[in-house]
Amino acid sequence: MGETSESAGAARPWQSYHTVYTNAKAGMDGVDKEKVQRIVYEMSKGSKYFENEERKEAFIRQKVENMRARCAKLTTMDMSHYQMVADKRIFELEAARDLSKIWLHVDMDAFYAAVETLENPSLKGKPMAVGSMSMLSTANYEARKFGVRAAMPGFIACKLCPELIFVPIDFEKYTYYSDLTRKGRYFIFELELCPRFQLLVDLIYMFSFLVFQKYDPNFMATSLDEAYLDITEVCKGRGISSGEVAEELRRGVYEETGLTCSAGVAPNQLLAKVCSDINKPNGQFVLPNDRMAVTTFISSLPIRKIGGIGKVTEHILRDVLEIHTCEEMLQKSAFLCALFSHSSIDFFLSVGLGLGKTDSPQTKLRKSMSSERTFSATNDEQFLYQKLADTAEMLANDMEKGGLRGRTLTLKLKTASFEVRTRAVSLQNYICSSQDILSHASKLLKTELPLSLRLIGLRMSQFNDEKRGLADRMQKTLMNFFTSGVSSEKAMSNNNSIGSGVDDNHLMFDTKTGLPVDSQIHHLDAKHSNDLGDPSNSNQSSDTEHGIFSNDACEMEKIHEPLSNKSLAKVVAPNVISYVTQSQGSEMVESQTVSFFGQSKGNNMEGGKERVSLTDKTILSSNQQEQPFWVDGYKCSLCGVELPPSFAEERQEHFDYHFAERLQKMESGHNSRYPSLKQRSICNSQIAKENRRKKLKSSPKDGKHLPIDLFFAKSSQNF
DNA sequence: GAACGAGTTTTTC
DNA sequence: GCAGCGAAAAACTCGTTC
Repeated sequence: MGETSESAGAARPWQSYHTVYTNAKAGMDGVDKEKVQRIVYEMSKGSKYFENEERKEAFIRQKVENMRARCAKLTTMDMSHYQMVADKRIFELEAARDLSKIWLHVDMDAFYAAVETLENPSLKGKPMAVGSMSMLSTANYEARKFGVRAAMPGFIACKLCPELIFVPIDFEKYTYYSDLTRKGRYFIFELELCPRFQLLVDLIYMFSFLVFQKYDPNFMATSLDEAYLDITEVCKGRGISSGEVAEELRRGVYEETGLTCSAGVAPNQLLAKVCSDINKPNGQFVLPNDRMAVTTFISSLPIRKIGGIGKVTEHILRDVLEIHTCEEMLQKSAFLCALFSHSSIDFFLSVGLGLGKTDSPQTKLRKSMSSERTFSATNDEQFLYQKLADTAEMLANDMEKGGLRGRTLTLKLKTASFEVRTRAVSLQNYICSSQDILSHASKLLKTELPLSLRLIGLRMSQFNDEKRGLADRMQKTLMNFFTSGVSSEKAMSNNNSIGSGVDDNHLMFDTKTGLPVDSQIHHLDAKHSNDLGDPSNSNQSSDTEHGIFSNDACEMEKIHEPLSNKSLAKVVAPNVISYVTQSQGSEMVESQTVSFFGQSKGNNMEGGKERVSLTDKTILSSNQQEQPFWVDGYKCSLCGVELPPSFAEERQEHFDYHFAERLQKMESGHNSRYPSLKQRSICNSQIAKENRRKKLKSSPKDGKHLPIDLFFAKSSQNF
């Protein structure tokens, strides 16, 4: 038997050559896997890449051998000990099983390819891939029938499918469509119709239109085309099944974008993701919140289907312990405990039990940020230093956008033979400028040269503020909000919105109000400043003593010049923004409220001005109470954290944190008010809808879309 | 043994 | 006709220091 397979292996060497793209993906069921493997092998063998892959493969084989040897040495006593450890852990994990939540995972179908087809209907029905000759980002389902898939080099894809059409990648376009799925086209049009300085108003307004947010205000977008939603409350509140919610959401996405998506519903995130892949494309799969159903589902599920188990882990588990399905994780639990680390054991046993995250999204802290570029291998040092400088510049730009500063810099190098090296340095100070990054990176590179390289990368980690992550997440959401306005302009360039021509979406937060202050506002201000004050007056003071005015707040001031020098925009209620002026050393404030669902919506910023006391709850809602300020100049009024005025940056970050917290609360609050907000917004969106129809009519995107329900028959067969 | 730093590996899209 | 295989993030491992 072994001899037969060995001789077969010698006759068909490609069978042992595995790459990421020889693994099956959705839409590749009927593919002749052996043919694909053979072509991939034939086109790769002999190359430097291939040799490196073989080295890696040999290393993994060695690892497998070592682990097998360790298993062989385990005594009966060892095994009995590890079985006890495993059983205890399984019991603990089982006890913590939570079947109370209903999670939905949405995954757009061949997202980039679908967007390109929507923009260019002539691609429909033809095999196409997004990417270049060197690498593909994705392929449509027609191309997948030939074995073409994401992460495959274009030249191999060409061989597999000679008629393959290549479309260059366009992230800006995909971001625009991604925003539509999350926010809804209505919102985009509302945004376009609105003058730029009403962005703050729209910030609230948009909440009622978010497609995903309608179902879960705290939904987690894990990439441009994927998101997790906790639909427990929606199901309970509306008395409908999770499957119905999934259908409705998918229909909503389709109506908004013309793109199809697949959904998976399960008691936890891990299983929901697995489920969304089952009836791809354009389908859904519901796994009931029932322990028996979960166990049955898991029993035959291949481990590779689980997110987090890739080529290597699958290889190790299969070849060392003969684990192929999730259920077998439990059967081999003692061996797992003998061979792996605590965190790995927990993960594997959880997989075996069908457990996954069930909690609402926690703050996702970014731990690192990096930039890297591949080029033709060279040992030309001048060229390499130039590449390093370019990479430092790119990373510094990203760091600046994210408001991040780090103190560990890692240089990544890939040699001409594909060997990867990293060299790191931890610094005394936090840095983010391209000069600083380049200065330290150059030292790291210098010690490695001379060397023939094909890739240089830089990574920053050890950020100065862990809390930045929360603000970061919220900032990203807000960034998307503003960016979508701009990208929608680009995508539909026929509009005459005031903000057209704005090319900088830099978004900052007012340290006092915590509200975003968009540089677009500044542009607007400069362009239309006749009645808004002198745009050249940029010499604004910064009141760090009270932790109050950043330059950005000053930009805001300029817009509301008629109010005062220190007016601040503040969300008072879902439909009201209050522009508040605070006199230093006084509790008196001036405020101007603008109702935007009612008669005051629009450009009219000339609303009534009134003087109120900070204690006047009839005008300033409870949100006002949550505005942080520095008690005695150094203590946060909300949490008591003490930060002296000299800690300007930390104060900024602290406000970002509270702002993010507050926004989350607001979002939740708005969701519960959704129906009434929706009703009120209908009037306002009528014009937008009309315009939208007009635009779509002349747009190639207005292709013929089959009703999405036609596709549901497939998923109704599930379970 | 906890914390940290450096380097490597793995996964994902 | 020929050569040609990415980018980003995080987890993991191992060594050192206190």
